[in-house]
Amino acid sequence: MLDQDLVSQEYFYNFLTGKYSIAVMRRLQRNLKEAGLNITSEQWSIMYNLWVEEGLTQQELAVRTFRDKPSVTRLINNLERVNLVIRVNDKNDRRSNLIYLTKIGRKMKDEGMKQAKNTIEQALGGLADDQIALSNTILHRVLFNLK
Amino acid sequence: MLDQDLVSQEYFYNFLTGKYSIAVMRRLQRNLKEAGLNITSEQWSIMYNLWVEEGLTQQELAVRTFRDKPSVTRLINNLERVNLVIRVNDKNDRRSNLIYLTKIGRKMKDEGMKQAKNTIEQALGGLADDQIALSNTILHRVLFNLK
DNA sequence: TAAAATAAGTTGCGTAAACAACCATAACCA
DNA sequence: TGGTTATGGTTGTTTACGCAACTTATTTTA
Repeated sequence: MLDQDLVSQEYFYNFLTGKYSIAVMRRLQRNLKEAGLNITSEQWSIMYNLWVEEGLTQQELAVRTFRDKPSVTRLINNLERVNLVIRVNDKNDRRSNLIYLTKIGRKMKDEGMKQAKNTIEQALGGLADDQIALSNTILHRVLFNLK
Repeated sequence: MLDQDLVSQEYFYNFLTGKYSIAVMRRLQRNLKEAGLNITSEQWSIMYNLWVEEGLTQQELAVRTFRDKPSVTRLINNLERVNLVIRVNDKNDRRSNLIYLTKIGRKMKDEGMKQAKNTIEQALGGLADDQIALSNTILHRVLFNLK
């Protein structure tokens, strides 16, 4: 059981409202746009995972981004339409699509990661390194608790 | 300038993808539903602010929830349609609508806050009080930085 | 005090979300 | 091996978001 006073603090309720993630994702969006990258922050989250590892299934992308399957289907639809990724039907399991980057998609990696790093630095500016490190622990735990 | 290693950690990029807020808001949504409250987590964020203080303008609600004006317009539309809030045109400034809770909306407060508290406790379970307190600092700073 | 600037709210458009229902393929197992 | 179950993906519906353009009302200022 958590301390009553801590839980009743206003900012926790603001966390439930999505206030912080709205702020961060809006900034990412803006930074991407200013850098000439014409993708949404949600599309970025798919691209990021493919920059880390190509050939993921939609199911795997859903797990890694914490989105549901229909959301991933439509994000891939939109990314495919603008020629950033392609679906390749898996020969070994014909239910699955393996998602690969196109040349254009791969070329986008450097600038895409740069703007992500930019956004993080803007968000965390003024915080001490040990504070930042601790937030690692906290967010990990939150995800573990809610999974 | 932030420490290179910290910034390059995977979990920071996951923060940009909205992973954590998706997890939290999904859990809030589920808790509300299980408690018989038929509102979305976004609608909850408006209700929460009205439970704290009634008679806010849409503009003020936009600031407090970090959403844009059109989003608030439509959230209020939907909440008004199910009789949880009403718009009252401000006599002193006819541009503004003052948003008030209906009786039903007011009656929802106890259960709505209970489920929010529930969600927070589920999310933060297993974390030490001082860790929780520090996350206060961090999130405050993030919001300040991005405002 | 009239014209310009600002502020509050709405509408249009494209994108994204959750949930449920659905189809196709693969795995299980009796 | 044939029927059941599980898995990967898609489609439909309602709700929500971001941005830009717009209307109406208020404030500024020249």
